[in-house]
Amino acid sequence: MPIEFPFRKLPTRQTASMASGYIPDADLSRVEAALICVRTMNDLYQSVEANLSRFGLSVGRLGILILLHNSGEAGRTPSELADEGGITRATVTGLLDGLEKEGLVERIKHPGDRRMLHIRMTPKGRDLIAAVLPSHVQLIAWALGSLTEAEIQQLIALAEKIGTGSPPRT
Amino acid sequence: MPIEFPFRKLPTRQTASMASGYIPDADLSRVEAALICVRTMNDLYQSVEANLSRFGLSVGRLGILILLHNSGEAGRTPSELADEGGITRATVTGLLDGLEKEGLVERIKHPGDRRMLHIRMTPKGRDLIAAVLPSHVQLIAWALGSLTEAEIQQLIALAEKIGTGSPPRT
DNA sequence: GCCAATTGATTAGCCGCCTTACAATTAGGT
DNA sequence: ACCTAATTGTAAGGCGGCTAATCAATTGGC
Repeated sequence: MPIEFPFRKLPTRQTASMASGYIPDADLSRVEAALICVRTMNDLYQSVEANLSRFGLSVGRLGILILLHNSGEAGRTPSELADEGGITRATVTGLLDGLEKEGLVERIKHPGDRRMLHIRMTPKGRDLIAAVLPSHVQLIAWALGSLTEAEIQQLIALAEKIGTGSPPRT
Repeated sequence: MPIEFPFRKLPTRQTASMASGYIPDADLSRVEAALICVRTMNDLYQSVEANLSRFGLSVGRLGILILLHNSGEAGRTPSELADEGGITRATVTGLLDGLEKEGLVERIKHPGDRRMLHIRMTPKGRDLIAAVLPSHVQLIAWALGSLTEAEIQQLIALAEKIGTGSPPRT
């Protein structure tokens, strides 16, 4: 009774055989679907990473730049970037280190509160994001290019229906 | 014209406004769908990681154990584990280091070819995998629990239709 | 006013993934 | 037989996530 490798690109077609005896039959297809989806999204994610690396960026770094882009002249504090980006403050610190080293971003002392910083994009940062975005969104759109508009709407509906409440305490 | 943060848990509903001007209108919904899917799968992945960590495992480590489980008594070489798992050999080395340190796995000299190793699960490893799997698959099945059987089949069909050929050289 | 609690950012350390480089070994062509 | 080429596993180094701990600065309760 082979068990399918979790969350990897793999033979994958006989996932049905996964965990026989561990799971009610009705749930087998759920697990199979989850594995296929995670693998597909992982592949897409890696394509995106590869594309961004040509510009010296990563998904995380691009995320920071986009958040700053959306902030206009005001900039953002690292905490805001963390909250809006759904990552920890420590991670933001690391990403900002990289971005600042490449001159894409600058840390500016907050006048009112000496604990805070203001992060602002440099002109170089703005140039880079303008250069990257077309390629970035084109790649993403291409990946889903084989889906019709109706299928895309289906996919969105299904993805949104997948719950992420509190998991069972098994 | 705010641009949506790429691949993160976020406000997300007005993704439609992403990259206006960078992308033909027909592709906007594709990008939106990709963002939602990646985010959903990322959330699921993190739930899985959190669950596995209760057993001292990670997705990568569990993957190795499952591959070994499926190999029966024969075991696998690190190269085979890398190929079948879709990860690099260097990564396998790291995962094996961790698994071996916890006594879940052992490296055995290959008799015929002194370059190779045979990796085998220890009894402790077999016990652990038996303890982890029910919880693991239950969590995954639970995550998709709100989908009907028909929807699951739809989802599988859509995920498999998403292309992963060679991306456009933009 | 002052001490305690909170907040902002950083550091250190772990993990898993990657790439690149390398030593040891084996396989193959001539 | 030998020399080259390919293969195996590992090491080193980078990256980006995380948690936990730390430190400075600010705020609030009394």
